[in-house]
Amino acid sequence: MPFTIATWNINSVRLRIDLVTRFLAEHGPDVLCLQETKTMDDAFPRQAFAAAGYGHLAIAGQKGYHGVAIASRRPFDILDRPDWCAMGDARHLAVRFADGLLLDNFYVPAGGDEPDPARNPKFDHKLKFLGEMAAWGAARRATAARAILVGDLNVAPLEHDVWSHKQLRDVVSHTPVETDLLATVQSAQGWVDAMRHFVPATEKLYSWWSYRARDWQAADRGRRLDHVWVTPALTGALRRMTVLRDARGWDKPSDHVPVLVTLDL
DNA sequence: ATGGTGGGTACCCCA
Repeated sequence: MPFTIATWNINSVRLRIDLVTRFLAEHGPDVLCLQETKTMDDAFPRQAFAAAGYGHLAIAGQKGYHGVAIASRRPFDILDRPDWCAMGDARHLAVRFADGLLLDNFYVPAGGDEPDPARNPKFDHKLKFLGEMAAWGAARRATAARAILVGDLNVAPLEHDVWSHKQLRDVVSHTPVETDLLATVQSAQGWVDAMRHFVPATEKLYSWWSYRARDWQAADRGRRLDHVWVTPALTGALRRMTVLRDARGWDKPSDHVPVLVTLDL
């Protein structure tokens, strides 16, 4: 049975609820994982999701910043909403579907501008967060043969996950310390990069384009900050992957676009 | 080399 999962950093779910419902109507994923909802739980637009057929919701919001949510056509149990780095941030939800499939939705700290943990506390936080993820991954491995991890991981790990490997080597999101750490997180639990399963590492692949470009499309200076990982037991079930680049050109867009992966489960 | 554009919130944080 086909199962489509989507991940999207929405940059305010309230402001862009019409883009969300358009996306759900046009692409109809089974599950949509959102990051940067920027909305308290009591102000989350539940009704719009229910009306679109997504009556099962997991919400972890906070005032003004961060926030993740999972909207699903299928029921699930909420497993966990961890407090990473003891910051009190809403950055992760873990759920389990009836067939035992685990799903993690992450929003990793962006890390500020300066890639020096001694001078920039936000970068220090990002490195500590990724370090905790690696330790968590190792512990998780034994319990979850079938699992999917998605989210805005705020790291573009491969050379062709950025428009210029050379020019972004010292730019937060693509520094060696971050890409090495993300590789450690990935290998700690044996995650498979589902996007790169479909697109060779030699081809450019982005999911984010800055708001600050004069013409994002012409410049095409993107980065792949959003990810879909699956456990090895699921690699044989991978069928399709779409980066919905068109969504960057919608009216009042997020700077991230949805990434969809379809598996035959 | 710099500053560019967007969020939320409350006069400044963050991406």
